[in-house]
Amino acid sequence: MELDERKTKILQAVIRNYLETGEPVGSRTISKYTDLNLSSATIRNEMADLEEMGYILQPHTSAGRTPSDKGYRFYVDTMMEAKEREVVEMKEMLLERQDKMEQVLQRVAKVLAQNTQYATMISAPKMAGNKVKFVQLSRVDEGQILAVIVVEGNVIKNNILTVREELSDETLLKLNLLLNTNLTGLSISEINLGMISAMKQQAGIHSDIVGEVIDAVADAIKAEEDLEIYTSGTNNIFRYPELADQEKASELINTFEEKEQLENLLNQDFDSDNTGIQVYIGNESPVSSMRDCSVVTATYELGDGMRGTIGIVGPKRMDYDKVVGTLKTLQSKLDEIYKDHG
Amino acid sequence: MELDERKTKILQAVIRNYLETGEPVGSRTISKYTDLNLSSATIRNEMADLEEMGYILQPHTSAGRTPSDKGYRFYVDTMMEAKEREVVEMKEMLLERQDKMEQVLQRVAKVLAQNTQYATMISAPKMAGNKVKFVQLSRVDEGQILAVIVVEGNVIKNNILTVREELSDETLLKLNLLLNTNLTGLSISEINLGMISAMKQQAGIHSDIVGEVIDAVADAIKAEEDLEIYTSGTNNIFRYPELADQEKASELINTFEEKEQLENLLNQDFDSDNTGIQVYIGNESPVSSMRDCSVVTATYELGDGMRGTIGIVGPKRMDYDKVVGTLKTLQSKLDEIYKDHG
DNA sequence: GTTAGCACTCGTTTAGGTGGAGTGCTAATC
DNA sequence: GATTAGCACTCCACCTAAACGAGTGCTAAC
Repeated sequence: MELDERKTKILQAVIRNYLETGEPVGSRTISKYTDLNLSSATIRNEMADLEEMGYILQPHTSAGRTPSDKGYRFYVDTMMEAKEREVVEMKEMLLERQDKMEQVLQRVAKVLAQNTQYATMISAPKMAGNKVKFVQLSRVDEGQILAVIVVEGNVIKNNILTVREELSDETLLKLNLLLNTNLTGLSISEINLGMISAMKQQAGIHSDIVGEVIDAVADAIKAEEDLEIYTSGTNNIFRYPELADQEKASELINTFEEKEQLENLLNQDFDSDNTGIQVYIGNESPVSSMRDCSVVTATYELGDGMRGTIGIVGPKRMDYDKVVGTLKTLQSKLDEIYKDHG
Repeated sequence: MELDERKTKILQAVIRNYLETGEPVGSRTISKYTDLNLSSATIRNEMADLEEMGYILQPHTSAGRTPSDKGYRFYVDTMMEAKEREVVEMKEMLLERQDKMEQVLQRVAKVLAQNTQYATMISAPKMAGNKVKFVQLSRVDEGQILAVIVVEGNVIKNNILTVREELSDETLLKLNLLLNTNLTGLSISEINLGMISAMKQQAGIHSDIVGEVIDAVADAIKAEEDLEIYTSGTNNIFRYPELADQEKASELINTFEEKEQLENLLNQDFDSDNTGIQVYIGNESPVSSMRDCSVVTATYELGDGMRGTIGIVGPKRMDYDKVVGTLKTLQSKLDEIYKDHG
C-alpha cells in the first residue's frame, strides 16, 4: 500500500490534532477538521489503512487513533519546516553578557523550559580542540605549587601540586618558561607523551621533581572536564498526563537528576553535515526512561570551535515545530553573542 | 491537662506506628502494640485527650489518629536519642580522598539518599572567614590580565580582567607585591573599602588603571560564591504516598531543581551552641513546598573553619532516629577526613 | 478508673448501569 | 469503483448505590 496524498493529509491531521489535545483522534473529528470534505466513513477506511501501515495506533477497539513512533517520525521528517521565531526574552537575557559560563547555561536552560513548557538540558561546551594560551606555576605555600592554565576562550584550569622537595625560585622561573614555550599554542589533544618526555629532557638537571611537576601540569591540562550538564523544568513533565504517572515520573526525574544518562543524548557525535538538530522519538532515544518521550537536541557552537548541546524533552506529542524553531533561534543567538564578546 | 507518663507512652506509640505504616493509627492497634495492657476503649479516651491537646489529628471522624506537627516536635525533642550507627559505605567512600570538592559533595548526597531513601541536599562549605594566602596577576593576552587568588583551604578564585591600557611588566610586578603585602593573611570579610583606597594611594602614579585593577581584584575576592548546592534522591519522594501526588511532587521537585529556596534551609545562621543538627517539621520549614515534609539539617565543618550544611528531606513520618544518627556519623567522618588530608 | 458493647460515622471498595465516542461493516448512492 | 449513510457493536469513562470495615464516642457495667 502506498501513502498517497490523501493518506498523508489525514495522517498529518491526526497527528496535529493529537498534539493539541493529547486524546485519541476519531474519524469524525478529522472529517470536520480537514478541508478534504470527506465523510467520517471514508476517513475511517483510510485510517484503517494507516493503522495497517503502522503510522497510527488504536489504544483499544472503538477508541480513536494516536500516532505511533513511525507516525511521529514521518511527521517530523516530512512536514516539519523550521520557522524563525522571536524569542524576545532569551535574546535579552543573552545580550547582557555574563561572565560565568555556568550561570549563563543554567539560565538558558531555565528560560527555555519556561518558554516551551518542556524539560530542558544543556551541556557545557567542550574545549578539547582548544589551544593552551598561558601556563604559570607559582609557589603559594611550602611544598605547594599552584599551576594555572589558561586555554583559548579564557577557560581557566588550576591545580595545586604538592611537591616533596622545595623548588628554588630560579627553577620555578625556568619551568615556567619551559612550559610556556612548549605548550602555548598547542591544542589539548595535541599534547602527548612524546612531548612531555621531551620537555623533561630539556628541563635537565632536577629531572626528578621537575618531571613530577611537568606530569602534574600535563595531567591538569588533559583532565577530563566535569560532567557539566544543566537541567531545568523537569517538573514540566507533570503537565503531560502520559508522562505523569508515578513510576514514569520517578524514573524521568531520576534521569534528570543523575545526569549521567543525559550525556548519551547530549554528547552524541556531532554530525556536522546537518543543522545539528536531532530528533529522538520514543525508543529511538538511548535513554530508557524516555521511552514515552521525544527528545530534540541542537548542537551550538561558541565561535572558537567549542561545542555543546541543548536538549528538550517532552511528550511525543510535543510541538515539534515550535521546539525546533526555538532551538534554531537559540543556536544563532548563542553564536552571535559569543562572536561579539568572545 | 497534663501530659502524664501514660499519655506520653500512647503518643509515642501512635507516632512510632504511624512512622512505620503511614496510615492513621487506631485505638485497638495501640492497645495491642504497647505493653500498657489497656483496652482500646481506654486508649480511645486518652487519644481524645491527646487530640484535644493538639498532639494528634483525626483526618476525619472515624479515622485513626496521625501525629500533628506539635506531636512530631514532641517526639523529636524528647524521645530521639542519637545512636551511633555504622555507615560503612559512606566511610569507605570518604576515605578515598577525592580532589574535587564538587564530586565529593555530589557523591555524599547520592550515597546519603541511597542509605536513607529520602531526598538529600548538601551545600558547599563557605569560605567567608578564610584568609587570603596568595594573590597573583599575570598578563595572558593583550589587554587581558589573569588574577588568581588562593585562599586558605586551597580554594582558588580566578578572574580575567580586561584593561583598557596596557600595563608594563614593571607595574604588574609592583602591583603583585602590593597586593600580596596588603592582602595576605586577611580574611575575606576583613577586606573593606578603606584598605582598598589605602592600597590605591600606595600604588601612586598609575592610579587610574591600577585603581581599576585593584578594584577588580577586590571584587573577585569578595565575589559571592556560586550557589553551590548538590541534591540527590529527589525521586525518593515517590516512595511516600503522602508526598507523591502530582501537585505536591511537582512543587517539591521544582524546589530541588531550582535550589534557590534550599538555600534558606542550608544557609541558616549556624547556631554553634548545639550539635549543629536542626529539625524542621512541616510548616516550621521556611520552604512552603515542604509543608508536608520534615527536614533535618546538619552543619559540617572542614577543619579550617569552612562550614557547610547537609540536609535530608522526607515525609513527616521519617525515621528521625536513623536520620539524625546518620548525619552525626557523617559529620564526624567529614571532620576526620579533612583533618587527615586538609 | 477501666472496660465491654453498641450505635454511628465516614472513607474505601465493589458491582452494576448508563452514555457516548468511535469503530467496522454493509448496502445504497454518486 | 469510490464515497457515503446507517446501524450494530465495542469498550471506556463516569456515576450511583450498596456493602464493607476501620474506628470512633458514648454509656452502662464492673
